[in-house]
Amino acid sequence: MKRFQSKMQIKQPIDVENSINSGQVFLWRKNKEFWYGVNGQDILEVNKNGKIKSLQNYKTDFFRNNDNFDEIIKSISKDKIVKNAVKKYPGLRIIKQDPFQCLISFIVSSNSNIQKIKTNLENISQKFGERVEYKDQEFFLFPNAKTLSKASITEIKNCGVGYRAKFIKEASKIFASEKIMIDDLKSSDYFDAKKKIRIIPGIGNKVADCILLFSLDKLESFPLDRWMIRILEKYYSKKFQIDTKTITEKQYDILHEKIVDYFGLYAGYAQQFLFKMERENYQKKWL
DNA sequence: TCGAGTCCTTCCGC
DNA sequence: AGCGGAAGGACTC
Repeated sequence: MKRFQSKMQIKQPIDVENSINSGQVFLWRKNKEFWYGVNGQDILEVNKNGKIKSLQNYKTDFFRNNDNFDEIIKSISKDKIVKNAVKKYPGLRIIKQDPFQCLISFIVSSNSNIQKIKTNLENISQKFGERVEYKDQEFFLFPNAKTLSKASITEIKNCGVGYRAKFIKEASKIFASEKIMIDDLKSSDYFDAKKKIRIIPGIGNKVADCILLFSLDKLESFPLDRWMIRILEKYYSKKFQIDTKTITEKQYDILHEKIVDYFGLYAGYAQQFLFKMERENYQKKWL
């Protein structure tokens, strides 16, 4: 019995509420005891324990249950700051989402805020995605790359995305043309995958890191947005000296290297815990 | 109510 | 290479 237990990995519970409300996904809403969300061509229903039912029955490890959390938590717990954040949100997960939806979501997120990103993406889904019914509710699937690539800039602009409309169209074109392929990105290492998606207009350093972390299994990716820079300045100023508020391309790369040196190959998880903690400290709104 | 500042950045042109 | 400015529009104070 004892031997069996020691070999068995203890299944860590999922904190669904906080995982969905941590800036990773946007097309989600709560109805009674369930969360419902659009994930590419699928609609998911999630209960409070993280059990998933879906419209299409696609099998995805949405909450990354296959990750080894004992190892990850141990690996990233380098200091009091991370340890406290982990303690506060023990069931916080990195979400593995539909890559195309993720890519468009974070192009839209650039220089924006959660409320606006959500509205923009809802508009895109409603306008270009297929209407479906699931569990007596109406949803719109996220449009596929081919559909979006054929939309006019004006139509996309009408979703409220402004100057990002042409990026969205171009990104969809590249995605649909198979110049960029998911399987290839997944099997590439972090640097190669990043290089490949950085070709797409609207994808800079930070957006690329979000896409890699939230849909392409690159757990060493550590998106450095305004908030993370602020967090590093506040808690880690001695470890990572940050000279300016708007960091350049080169500074970003150097900083990322230092971060992975420090937090290890699961740095992305550290980022998620820190980000969640600090946004809650400032009582920022989520979905 | 109003206006100014802010916002999970990227791109462009110098 | 490195910088400053612009890009929509909703939200906040």
